Amino acid sequence: MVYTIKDVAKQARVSTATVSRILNNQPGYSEKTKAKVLQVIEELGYEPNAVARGLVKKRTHTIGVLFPSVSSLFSGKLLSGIESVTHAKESSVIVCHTQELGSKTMKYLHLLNEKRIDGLIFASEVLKGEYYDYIQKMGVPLVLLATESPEFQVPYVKVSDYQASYSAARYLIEKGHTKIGMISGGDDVIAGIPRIEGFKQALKDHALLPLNEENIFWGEDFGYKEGKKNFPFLLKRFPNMTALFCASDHLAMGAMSAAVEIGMKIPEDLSIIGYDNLPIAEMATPPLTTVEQPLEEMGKRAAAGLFRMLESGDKMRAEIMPHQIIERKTVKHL
Amino acid sequence: MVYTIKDVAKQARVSTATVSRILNNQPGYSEKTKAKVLQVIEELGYEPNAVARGLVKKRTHTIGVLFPSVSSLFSGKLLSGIESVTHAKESSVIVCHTQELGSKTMKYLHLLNEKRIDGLIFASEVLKGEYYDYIQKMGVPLVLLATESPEFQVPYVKVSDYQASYSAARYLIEKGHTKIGMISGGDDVIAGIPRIEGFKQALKDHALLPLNEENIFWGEDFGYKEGKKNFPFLLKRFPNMTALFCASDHLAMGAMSAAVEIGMKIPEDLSIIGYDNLPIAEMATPPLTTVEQPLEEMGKRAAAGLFRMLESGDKMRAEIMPHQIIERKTVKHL
DNA sequence: TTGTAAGCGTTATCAC
DNA sequence: GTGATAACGCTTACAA
Repeated sequence: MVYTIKDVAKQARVSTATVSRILNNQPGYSEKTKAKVLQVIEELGYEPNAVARGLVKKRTHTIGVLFPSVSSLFSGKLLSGIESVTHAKESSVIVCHTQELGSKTMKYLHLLNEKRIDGLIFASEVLKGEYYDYIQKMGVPLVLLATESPEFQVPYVKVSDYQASYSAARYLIEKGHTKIGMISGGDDVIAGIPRIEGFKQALKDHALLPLNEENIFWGEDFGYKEGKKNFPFLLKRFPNMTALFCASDHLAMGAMSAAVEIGMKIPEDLSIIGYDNLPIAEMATPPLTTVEQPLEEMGKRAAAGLFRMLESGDKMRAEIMPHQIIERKTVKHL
Repeated sequence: MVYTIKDVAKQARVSTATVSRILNNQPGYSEKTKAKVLQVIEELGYEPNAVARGLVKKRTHTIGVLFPSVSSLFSGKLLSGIESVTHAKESSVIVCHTQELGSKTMKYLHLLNEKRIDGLIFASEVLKGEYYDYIQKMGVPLVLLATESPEFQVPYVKVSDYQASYSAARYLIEKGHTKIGMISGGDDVIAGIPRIEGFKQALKDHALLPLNEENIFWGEDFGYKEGKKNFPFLLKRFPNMTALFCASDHLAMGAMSAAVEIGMKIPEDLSIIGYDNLPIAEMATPPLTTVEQPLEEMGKRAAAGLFRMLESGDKMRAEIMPHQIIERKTVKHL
């Protein structure tokens, strides 16, 4: 049996209005009736119906999160950050992993709109005009996480891909490397291009840039298989390479695997640095040196920003999170 | 501007009842009015309010999923299976990762109850009496995922830990190993004990069991660090071990790392087999041989079972999923 | 084929 | 302090 506010009211011999006031601790009742009502609530095990409440308050205490499923390792950390602040706000999160890169995004957006979520976090996927327009119509606050929008002015939380890649390359240079290759994860404007540009700029600033970019292999995506597949091609093009920057940890793991398979030793024959600092980086053999994105913290910031917009109504500003190099065992000082 | 069914009705010059009928394609209107209404809906961009609908239908088209956050790699796969069938049912999933092993479980249960979720998937954590009682009161169908309950009769979806571990051990034996060690992940009744028992039984059936179980190291949890920390202890106790079964892939990764650090070669000096087949297993160097739990499929089954209970009302039966050995590179044939 | 109106479980605006 | 009662946006008898 699940009770309603009416049951409580009846049993406590007061009106539903009074019960409601007590539940929402608003003024307007004596201590005595409060005690009585609370007691009845306790007895019945009454819990308010958030659906009804949501209907009148026009606030569901639910936010939506849209992820591309491209890496559950990646989204797991972001999600746990989001969850932790969302739960602290007595709210819950509906997750939507859009399967094959955005194919179902519009469908999920509709679902979330019908559910009247309070706000939306859009993670690590590019915000198409179609999405943006629809979200505007939904009229809920939006924050981008681990992505940004050149086209629309939307608050976001991410590290600077450009700077982080610059740091990675510079780190390698500081370790004495001059023949540095890169495996990139694609040519998207958000993460793909800036990581390449940051890398190139670092080399250029140290007068190391090859003329024809033979040291950069443009892959299709950021996955393990891509890294494994492409490493040999890069090596063929750039055989005297002593260090390698991979645009993701997955890519790095793949490259490492390919390298080991042809008998190379990491880091003796080749230094490798990744990007992300996923849990796997620590577990690799040897443990992977990488540039960290503080994913969990980023999730927290995004959610915190969303709730701020929700509560105070003012716009959230973009937040560039600090990145840092996590030194482990895959880079050798020449 | 977000429109209601009244706006549509007014604009189309019909009653809200008619609009509702059309929306839920129930009988009772001419083709002409239908066309008219649909057109208005299109024009206004009207989308029904699922909150209001949920209030009257007592069905929110939302299910809750409770995870222990102990491994996002693990829950990621389960979640994507759950999501895929849930979304196909036009429903959504609210996720709750209970932080430090169940500390917040009751709190989340209350949250989910207030939200009036239609059903609950309880993943890979032990179902305490307190939880069970409360869920009974909630009155929603429950299915256990990657866990089971000896105490209460609740449908569950999981592999047989006992059999899977037996298989792992037998696999090692078939590869010619006789000195086989194990690092376990704890002594819980669900996953801890059965994996140990299955392992022991396989050895016993092949007359390999040492007298004092010096070949089994009982760890605290299933994590990477635990594997790394405990491997040396096991090795000391059981120095002539040629093969090792780890009760999770994380444990295996940790053990491998520890082994490599003291100069051992995998699989030349030591064969290792894991348990789970997480994404990391494939990415390990060398790639980890392991016994697979079909996590994504398990998630699908659990959700499918839940919806069956929801729709037809009948009880779901427990489903033991098949496990299989994924042969990669960490086990050597002696 | 269509409309009226009650009800879902709350909150909020009035009165008293 | 407290209680009617009208919303909130929908569905669903019951009438017409």
